[in-house]
Amino acid sequence: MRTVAPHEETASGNIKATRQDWIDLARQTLVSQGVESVRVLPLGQKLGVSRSSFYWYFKSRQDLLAQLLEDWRNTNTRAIVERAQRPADTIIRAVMNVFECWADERLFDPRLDFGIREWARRSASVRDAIEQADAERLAAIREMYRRHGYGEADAVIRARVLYYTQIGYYVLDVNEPMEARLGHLAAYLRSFTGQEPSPSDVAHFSDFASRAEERSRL
Amino acid sequence: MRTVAPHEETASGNIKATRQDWIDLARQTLVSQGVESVRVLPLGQKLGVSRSSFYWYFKSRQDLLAQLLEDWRNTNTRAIVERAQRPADTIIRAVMNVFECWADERLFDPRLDFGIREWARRSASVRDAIEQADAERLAAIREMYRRHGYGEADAVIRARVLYYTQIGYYVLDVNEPMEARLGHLAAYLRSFTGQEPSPSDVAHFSDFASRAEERSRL
DNA sequence: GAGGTGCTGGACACAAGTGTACAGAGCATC
DNA sequence: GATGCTCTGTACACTTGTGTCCAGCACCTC
Repeated sequence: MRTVAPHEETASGNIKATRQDWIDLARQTLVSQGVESVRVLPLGQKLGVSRSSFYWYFKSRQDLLAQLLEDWRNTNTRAIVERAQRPADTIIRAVMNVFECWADERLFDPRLDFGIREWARRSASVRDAIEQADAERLAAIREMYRRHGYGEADAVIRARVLYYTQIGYYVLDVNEPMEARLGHLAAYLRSFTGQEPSPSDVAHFSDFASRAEERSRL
Repeated sequence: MRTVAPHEETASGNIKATRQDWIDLARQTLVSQGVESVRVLPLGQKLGVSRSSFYWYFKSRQDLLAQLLEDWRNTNTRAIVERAQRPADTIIRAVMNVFECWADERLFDPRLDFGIREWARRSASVRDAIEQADAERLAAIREMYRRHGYGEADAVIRARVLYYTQIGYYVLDVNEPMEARLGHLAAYLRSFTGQEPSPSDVAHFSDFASRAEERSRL
């Protein structure tokens, strides 16, 4: 994940900022500062480039924002739905599959999701997009509970509790080290399933989490 | 709750907009549009008044924003903490006490809370304020679970699940009629306590909710 | 090495916001 | 009814953003 400007090697000849540079910095700004702060002039200043460069690549600021939304559309929801649909022996294991999304930011980028969500408050089209995404995600999790024998009413509510809790976690911007989060794992599983996880369940997830941490260090 | 301008009766003589009018409209804008949209010029236009009126009452835009934060500080957290601390015979009843905050917007204004939260992403001082508020609320709910026999680890996580779920509910801007929410009550209680609510528990809360709805219709 | 292509800088025009200065309108009081 | 206090409108100076135009630099190709 690149955090600053593109000085590793001037991309080619005269080019100081590529289209992707603009998009990357814009997403980063959206995530950390909100849409309102995604402005052409400041972006250009950070990239060390004047605004005309921007208008070479993009028709307008709106054009850039549309690109960001499109990128998000094609990523975040997929990971959750895929994990929720995975076959699992027990509901504990099934919930743990979904947990993988929260444990690995390359599967699901919570801050991007949240940035889009904030944006949605001021744009009807973005609001539509996010409502559809939420509905898809909740439906997938609800079906997961259904497959494991929960009644319809309980499945709906447990899906919400699982998903909303995670949203709340991100909203509050809780930043625990992985160690602490693993320490809470059993209690979360009890809460989300009403069942007692076995030690091997917990161990299984710890494995995944530490592998994920290693991967992200690369 | 006043939604528009102050034309009921020109407050007194020359006065077109009082300090409170500015604050009310500012809060309303913060809630529905975000801090970035709380701007002096547009506010003045909506109040039918020029900006110099604003600068009579407030030193600057920052001054107004500080006032909004102060008002929030003195309200939202109190309701949750008070409900969480109330004595209750069972954990089911205790959780239902906290639910009162979610069922009655005069106890806890979720959209104001969320507006402040969004603001916090761009202001360190606001971030501090909200982190403190979250910590207070969570501690009160955790202690509630502790009093009803939950172990420390479970109490911490159940407090989070309860509180984060509600935050997520507001973030997703779910807008169910009270009837639907009451229909989900038993399932929520099962999820949050791991225990089975009795029919009289459910009936007890329905009473409160319908009374709250009536009050808010006045 | 001439010429096109791709990208950039700088200038221009404009919009929307902030904060300040000051004259003056409307009441309240004396 | 003169005086003073509170509040408001107009005008000004400044800042930060948007989008457009166009000359020109630096490569790549021939």
